[in-house]
Amino acid sequence: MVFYITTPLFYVNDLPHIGSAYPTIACDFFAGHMLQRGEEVAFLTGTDEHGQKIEKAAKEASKTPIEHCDYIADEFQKLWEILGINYDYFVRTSNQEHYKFVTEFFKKVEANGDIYKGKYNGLYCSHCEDFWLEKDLKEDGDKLLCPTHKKPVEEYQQENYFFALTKYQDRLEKYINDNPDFISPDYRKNEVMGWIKDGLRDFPISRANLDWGIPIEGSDQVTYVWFDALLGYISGLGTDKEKYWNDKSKVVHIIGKDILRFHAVYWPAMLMSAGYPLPHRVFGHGFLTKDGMKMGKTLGNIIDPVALSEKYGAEALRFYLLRDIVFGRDGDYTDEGFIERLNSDLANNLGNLLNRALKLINKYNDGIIPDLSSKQNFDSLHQQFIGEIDKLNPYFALEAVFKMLDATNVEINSVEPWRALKIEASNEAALLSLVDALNACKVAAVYLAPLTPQLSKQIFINLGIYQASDLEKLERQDLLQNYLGFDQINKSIAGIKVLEEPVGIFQRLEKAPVAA
RNA sequence: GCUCCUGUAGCUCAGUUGGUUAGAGCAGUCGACUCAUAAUCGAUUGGUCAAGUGUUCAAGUCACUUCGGGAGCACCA
Repeated sequence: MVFYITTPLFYVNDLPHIGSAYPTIACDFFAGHMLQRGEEVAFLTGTDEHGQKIEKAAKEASKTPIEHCDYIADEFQKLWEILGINYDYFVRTSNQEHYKFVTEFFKKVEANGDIYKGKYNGLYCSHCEDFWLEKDLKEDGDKLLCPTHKKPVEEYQQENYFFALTKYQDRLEKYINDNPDFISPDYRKNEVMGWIKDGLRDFPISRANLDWGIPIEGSDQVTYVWFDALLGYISGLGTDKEKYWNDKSKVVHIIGKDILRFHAVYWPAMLMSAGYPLPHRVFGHGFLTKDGMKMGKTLGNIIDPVALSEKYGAEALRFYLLRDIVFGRDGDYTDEGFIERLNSDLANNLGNLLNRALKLINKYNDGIIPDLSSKQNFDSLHQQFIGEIDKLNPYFALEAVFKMLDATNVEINSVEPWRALKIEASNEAALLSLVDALNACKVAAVYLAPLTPQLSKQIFINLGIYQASDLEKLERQDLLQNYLGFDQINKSIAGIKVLEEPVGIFQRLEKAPVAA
């Protein structure tokens, strides 16, 4: 099967932050997992670069819009490098290919009779440079005031191109009902159904008085930023559009909950109008808070992905975000929680288990993994893991892996091989408990490989399955399919000589992470 | 204001279509072990399941009411 996975296209009004890193890490994990399953995967991320806000941000930085965008887009790519994101495509909505595609798309929608000129009436605050709805404004006698600036708003009329969204209300509702997985989590699907039930309205897809956008032929207007941004998911594929955006491939959009409406309502309607296949899944993830509070520059409580990566490694951050937070719900970051999670799972549960078993094998069996038949069976774990990933629940998928490791720790403690082997170095039950422990670590390493590749590699190296040099400079797909693939799960490790001096796969964290 | 969701141990949450003494993880306490990255394992403390009324042989599980918490309400990336 062909999977096409996308992050949101990040708006370049600001430098990348943890909120952009979160879905991108999740996508990277999903994409890698699908590679392990032997699927064909395309993974796209990119930047959304048009609109008034960008024009303004550029002006404030004394740059042209494109200069500003070049700079921010570059910063995004740098962050993805630091975080080890293996995207296949990086789309920028300012590039020529995109302009061409949007223009063609616009024409298709127009030819289908879904674009018309209409008047947009708005209440405009010149201080916000934005429109307000009457119900959100404060009343002051007979005047309406902007709630942030407390200044009167002006009535403003603009002739815009509108998209006939209302025409698609029924088809949209049907599509969502016929494809129960289209919008998830289910509580967000309820929201969308509520919106549709309340009735949709046509929306303007053009802007006047704005230069930084894609020109609409035969007019002096440019496209509304969302009308163009969403199309980046297709235009960004370049010459691979038909290969990944077709009736058979599975298109998965991972987005933030704030932009659900655009992806779950506008986007499918636009695609229907232009005659394109619809995506299969739109997943709206939650937001991160810090110490229970919304993050913000003014509060100064920012989680800095670069600082965390520099101090603890990108893999620690990658693991933490997907393991500690239920994907879809809001998650709260605390320094204590971060350290606790990593220590508990990676250092204690997994790392320590591997280490103790390796030491015993070295001490009592010359480092050779004995050939003993085991009752271990990972079938149900495998089903569970895959099932949870299919539901885009990395939290529960990872939980299953660590429950398996918990059980392995229980088992080795009940057998007490250190005691039995001291009496009789060939005690089979004792040796078997060690083989099972090592094998469990190997299996965990396989499932974690798309998320924490270095850690997984080191487990395999410690086990003696590979030399460090075997795993250098491998392409990701090669690594995940041919070295750390699912066929490793049931492959015997009997007879392998483990590393004499095991390398710690994850050192316990002692101090509080860097403050923002 | 309207719509929807939610209120279970100190914290985070499970509790299937209502069915026996309400569960897990973490934290706390006590203990075991000593192979191991002061890790691991066991035991244990702790809840009138927000409150009330009702339906029922039986309600954490359904209905209603009150109180508390959250989300959404369109051009927001």
